[in-house]
Amino acid sequence: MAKVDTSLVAHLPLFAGMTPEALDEILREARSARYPKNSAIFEQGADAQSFFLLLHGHVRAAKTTPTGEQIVVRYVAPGETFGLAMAIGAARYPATAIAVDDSVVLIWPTSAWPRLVERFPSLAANTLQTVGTRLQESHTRILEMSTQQVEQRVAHALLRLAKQSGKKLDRGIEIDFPISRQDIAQMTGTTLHTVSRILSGWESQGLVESGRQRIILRDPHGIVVLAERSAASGSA
Amino acid sequence: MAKVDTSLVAHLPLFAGMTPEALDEILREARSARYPKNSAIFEQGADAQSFFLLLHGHVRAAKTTPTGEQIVVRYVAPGETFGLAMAIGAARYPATAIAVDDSVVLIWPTSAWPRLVERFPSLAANTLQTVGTRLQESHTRILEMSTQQVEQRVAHALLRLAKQSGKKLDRGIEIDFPISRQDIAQMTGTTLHTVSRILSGWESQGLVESGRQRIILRDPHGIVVLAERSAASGSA
DNA sequence: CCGACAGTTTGCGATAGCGCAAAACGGGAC
DNA sequence: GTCCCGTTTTGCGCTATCGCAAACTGTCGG
Repeated sequence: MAKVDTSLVAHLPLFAGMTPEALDEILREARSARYPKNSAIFEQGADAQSFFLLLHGHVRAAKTTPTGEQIVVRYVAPGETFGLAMAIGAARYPATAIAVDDSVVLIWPTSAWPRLVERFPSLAANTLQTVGTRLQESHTRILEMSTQQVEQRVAHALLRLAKQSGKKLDRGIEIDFPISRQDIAQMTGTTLHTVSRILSGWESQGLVESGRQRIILRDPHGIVVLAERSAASGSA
Repeated sequence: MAKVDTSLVAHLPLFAGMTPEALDEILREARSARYPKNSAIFEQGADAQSFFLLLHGHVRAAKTTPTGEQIVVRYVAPGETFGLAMAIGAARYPATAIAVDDSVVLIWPTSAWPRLVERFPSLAANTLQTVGTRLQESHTRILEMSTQQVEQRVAHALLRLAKQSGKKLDRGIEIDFPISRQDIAQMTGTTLHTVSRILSGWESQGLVESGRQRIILRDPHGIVVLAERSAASGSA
């Protein structure tokens, strides 16, 4: 098993407050793997045999209803963990994880978790922290879905993506992984048609530049304004 | 400070896997308090000075937007913790907690958390578990809001409340704390008007019996059917 | 260089649910 | 017993957004 370079991950919140030796010991239990673009890392409902830390690339976590509708739970950025079903006491993955770009991950067997936590209690504390943060974000999302209209929700979603995974260009901020209208719709509780209409509108106002699975915020501030107005007039 | 009877709380998931001595030591750090119906336990945005365990009563956690709209994050049932801002690394409460019935809580100072976690690591593990479960529930709620219509969402919400805090009556299952149309609207992302219309409809079909801040599910199974149909005809 | 296809755009009804307004109701306080 | 106030009910028009359908376009494979 290839040795993982500790220096690459030592600064991650997950490992906060750990000695190099502890970190080393934890990493020794992991293996790494590469998932090509558009491949599934795990499927909703499957046995949660592993948990993951994303090193490179981007991963989409999506939840599917019995009737086949999907929502995007979140996009995982490098340095974040995912597939932590066991931490919450679930035997099966509650969502599907797909690599949206060629991605590299560290993989631990779920079975190692109890031992690791016992040996390194701060692992549980750190994980609690991240899960708690996600819970808050979740609540914020519910609040938005309950109180804002679609255009504002899309604006917020894009701003969050830009903050999380934005690449600074001179023309604006580009979301640096492939994302479709459909994906955005599934993040905001609407349809790809509506998202398309909204982006078209923004494009003609010079707020964004968007193409096939690619979005550049040309005027982030303008979008912030859109996101924050509570209930105003329509678009041009 | 009144001594808390350990036997009352020993079985709670929060304290799973703890020795009586550990439990005792943890409880020694808590004080208890009583909040009358409709009083605030803490306000959104306030310094998170304490965290809580509900012993008796019911508490509503609600989040407010800058513009004043509210959503109900959850209803806390006896035995559950709330106000765990520190566990997720937040200095301020992200929501407001209101006692919807006369309630009794245990209160720990937030400052005690790091010490307790260090001394009793399973506290972190157990909390991680509950926070993780809440995260999942949150995702389920987002999924519902994205894919279902209002009537189904209300059906699901009531079924959940009934499961969590339902009192079995011969006429059906009563949600055993005061809850208004407005509250249900804020749980499901709709308006009190729409909730009222839906409940009126159900009442005339004999599915529920509802009054002022009081709801009885007379035909839980009928409501399950409503909740599960993916997209069908209207009501009578 | 060309075809095929996935992703996108756009038009055009249809409608679920909102928002406002007003009336009805029920329970408690005195 | 009566008054008052918070809650609930209901009517009615409005519109944001969906849903379907069709046309369009950029990309990739060959």
